Amino acid sequence: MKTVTIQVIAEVAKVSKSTVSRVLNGSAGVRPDKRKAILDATQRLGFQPNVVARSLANGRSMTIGVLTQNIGSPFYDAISQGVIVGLQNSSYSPIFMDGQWERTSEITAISALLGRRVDGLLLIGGVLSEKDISRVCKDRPTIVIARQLAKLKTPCIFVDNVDGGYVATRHLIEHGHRRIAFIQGLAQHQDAMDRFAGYCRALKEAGIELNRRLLLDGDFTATKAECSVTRLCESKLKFTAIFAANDASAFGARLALYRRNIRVPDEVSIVGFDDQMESAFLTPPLTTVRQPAQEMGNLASQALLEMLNGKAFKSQLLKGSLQIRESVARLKNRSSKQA
Amino acid sequence: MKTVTIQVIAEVAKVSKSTVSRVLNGSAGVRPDKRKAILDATQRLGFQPNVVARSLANGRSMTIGVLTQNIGSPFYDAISQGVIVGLQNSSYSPIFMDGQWERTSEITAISALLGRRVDGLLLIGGVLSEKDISRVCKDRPTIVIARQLAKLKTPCIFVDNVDGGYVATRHLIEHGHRRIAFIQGLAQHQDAMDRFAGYCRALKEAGIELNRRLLLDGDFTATKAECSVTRLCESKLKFTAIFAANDASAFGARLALYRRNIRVPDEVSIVGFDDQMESAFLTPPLTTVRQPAQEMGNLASQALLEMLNGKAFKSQLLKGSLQIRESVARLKNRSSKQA
DNA sequence: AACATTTTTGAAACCGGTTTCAAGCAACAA
DNA sequence: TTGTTGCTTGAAACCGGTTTCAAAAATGTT
Repeated sequence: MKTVTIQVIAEVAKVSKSTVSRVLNGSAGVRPDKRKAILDATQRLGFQPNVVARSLANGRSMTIGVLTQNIGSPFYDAISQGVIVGLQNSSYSPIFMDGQWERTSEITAISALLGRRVDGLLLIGGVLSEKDISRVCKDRPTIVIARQLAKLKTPCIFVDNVDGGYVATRHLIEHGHRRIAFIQGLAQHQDAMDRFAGYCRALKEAGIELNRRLLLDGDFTATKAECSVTRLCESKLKFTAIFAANDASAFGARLALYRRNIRVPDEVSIVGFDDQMESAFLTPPLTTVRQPAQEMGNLASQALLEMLNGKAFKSQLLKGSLQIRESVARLKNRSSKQA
Repeated sequence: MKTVTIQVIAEVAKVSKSTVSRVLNGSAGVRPDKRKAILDATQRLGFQPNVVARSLANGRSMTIGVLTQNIGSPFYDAISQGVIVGLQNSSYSPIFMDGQWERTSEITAISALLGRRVDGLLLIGGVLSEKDISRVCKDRPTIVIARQLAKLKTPCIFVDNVDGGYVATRHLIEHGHRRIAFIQGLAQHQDAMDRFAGYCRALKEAGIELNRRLLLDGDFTATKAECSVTRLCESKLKFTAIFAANDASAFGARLALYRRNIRVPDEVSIVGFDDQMESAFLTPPLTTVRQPAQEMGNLASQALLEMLNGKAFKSQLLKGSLQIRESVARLKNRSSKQA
């Protein structure tokens, strides 16, 4: 019951293993009768090429290293899913390592991936500097997903968070809102900062002064957002709308308002960011900026495959699209005068 | 700029590559001075062992094959995350392939994994028969997650869906409900059938006759559930509670009720199944049966590692725990009489 | 000092493929 | 018929490690 190698096939088909290799890879012509004998043998013995040996021989492991971030966020999960799907019909398989949003962890993870001789790298989010990335990833084809690198030396696929934040906020402004609270994301997180920048830009454009007291603590979790919005309500500070840095925060906000019997959108409007599955089923369905997460993963993996075929790839900036649902209402004139 | 192999290290340290291998693996004693020279060299040259070569040599690829199901469900995503985390501090890495809930796809995926000589397999969900599994996985250590196999020849980790369905339904009954609609899951899906069985058992135990008209079409999506519940409302059929086969369906149900201005839980109570992150932030927070998804993935990967170390593993049946929140209310006596 | 025992070491085989190289062979043109 | 060309083919080297085996060196014993 020994394992079936090309050597075995060779013996059965009465040829050399070189020839077996050739028909299996179609790398050279082989006389039809021998080819048939070989094919028959592989079929009959259920031969399955050893990818490991093959990798060693030709230097290509046929694996893609994926750096994920264990944050249990639907957004990042969807990206991973997209990567898996995108690689599905290629002969490459993804191998995952967690970076934990932490520099040394990420470097360790990437090194491990490199030790496995992955042919390319997909970095989902993370905190590595551009210098770190180019140093640790060496010359391996790499694409960064859901993150914008300043220099863009390493190709990335990401949505324009500033624009997204701007669009979301402007949507509220267009509905007459001027007292718009912003639930911030994690302080050091670039996405959070960008969305905030978009918020600021929209306010400025509309001539609305930024009110620091309407800037709420947040860390992308619903719990934190709920807490912050509750506090905001207690503060008696007037506000008519909330822009949450992500959908999870919007959920938290919605619950906080529910607890105080504040109606959405009649009394307070909400806009989120991400458009995760559940958002369309919030009550009321959440208006939010859609980030095409799965598509990004898909796109990135496809692009990486092309890079492996020698094609160049340039960074892609995607625009988030506003999904208008029912969590935003036109402001009643009652409070529209008091800017 | 050639790659650093143990051969290079050997030359630099003036020893044979056998010796280098020995200190790197600690597989045999080496004279301290030589050991130091070798260690220095590896350090200085930044040597990183080629996992592929190592795998070929000793027959262990240090990878775990994970069969996932691309259904974009938070539940399955969480399991995958759990697997990644569980393998984090081992020297094994997970390699993912999608099965698409489809027999031939799953078999293809597993074969591909086997071609990569994975040391063990983790099968998340899926539709493969026990015979299929043992045939295709050969003798490789395998654990099935989130699925109960009848014979239990292959070890599995799963929650007791019948019990979960029973607990959920009984909770509603204990609150005085007797007209309890059930949003079914995918027809051919075992989990769905089991939860339904639990529902039936609870009804029977309480002497409530099963009303087929209260069995709603469902496929585990919120959309379908919303549609079914809407239809139920239109049918004028009386019901005071809904047990949804999963949380997504509960979301759909909740939205359908919201649209018709039916208050939850005052007029209709809802219980879900899964306890995904967002459920605690539904308005009102959803009472649901918690499945410890991430823990299951974690547990399974740890268990698989132990199997690889020769320890035996027996299937684990977990109990879902009812998370009591605010979507269930005691039935007002108004309708409690009409059974 | 001589011998037995244990430890350290390098050469070589091996894992299962791919690829180079040159030889073998058939077909073709002169 | 002979020389040239082109296609098939097998032997051998190679990828980068691990492991066996026997020789060499170190250590212990008498």
